Amino acid sequence: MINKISTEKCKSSIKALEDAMYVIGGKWTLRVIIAIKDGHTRFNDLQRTIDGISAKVLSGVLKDLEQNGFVKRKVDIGVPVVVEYELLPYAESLQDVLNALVSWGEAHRNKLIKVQEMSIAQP
Amino acid sequence: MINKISTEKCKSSIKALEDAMYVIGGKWTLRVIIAIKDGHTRFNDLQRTIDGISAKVLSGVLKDLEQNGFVKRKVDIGVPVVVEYELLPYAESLQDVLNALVSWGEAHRNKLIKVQEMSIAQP
DNA sequence: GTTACTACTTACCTTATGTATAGTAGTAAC
DNA sequence: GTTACTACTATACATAAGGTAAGTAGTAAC
Repeated sequence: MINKISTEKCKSSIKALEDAMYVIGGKWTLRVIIAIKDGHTRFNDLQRTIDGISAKVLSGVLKDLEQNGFVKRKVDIGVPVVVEYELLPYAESLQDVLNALVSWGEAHRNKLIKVQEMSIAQP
Repeated sequence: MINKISTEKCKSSIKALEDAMYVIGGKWTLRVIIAIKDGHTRFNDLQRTIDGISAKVLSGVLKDLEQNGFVKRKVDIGVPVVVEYELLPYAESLQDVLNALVSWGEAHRNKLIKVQEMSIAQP
């Protein structure tokens, strides 16, 4: 028997999750944030660091990140023009999410490797 | 100047993130887990709780969750046949991820509402 | 004069994901 | 006899995200 209170709480959790995933659930969004955090601030540098991302997609992700207040686009007029992307303080609010996802991802990968080893040892 | 160590660490973080998002980054995956956690164990109950999910998608998500060891499918033969989905212990390892995402989603929503209020107050 | 660097943009194509609608089968209430 | 419940499955269609490849513009090295 499900009571109404738990269901309401459940629905609001699901809504919050939706909001989060809408903003940071894209295939590349968090990868770009991690790379910028690591010190890769320029476009081509980011593209080289993030395996498999195309210029088009990177450009789109950076625009979204700017709109959502995670990143600032800084243009240094010179020869050649250099554009730098800086993380804004709001990006730090994602730290818990990033830590949780990265460490869960590592643990999950280790689990898969163990399962694989066991199936090789005892086929 | 980026040193090699930080870049390697960055790439491995990105890989871990990829692994995590591959398993739980689907649009509905975590929503279904939250709903089961909340006590909604039957198919139609889940479909009613998770707004907008179709039977086809729910069916597919439940199969994935079963394959990944998050959920157990329990069939009670009776009239009518009742199928119950139970969370397995491995699903608990997602607790940190869920907490982080839900609380970030709530905070983000509150931030958006504040920004909206300010733009109405001072147009 | 051809290649490479800076940082992208544009157009097109593919694929994954999701949506909508209907159908299956057995039972039972109205 | 029609509706509703159980839990799905099947089919067809729509959309949106992402992938591919080429182009732009200015400079500079070879």
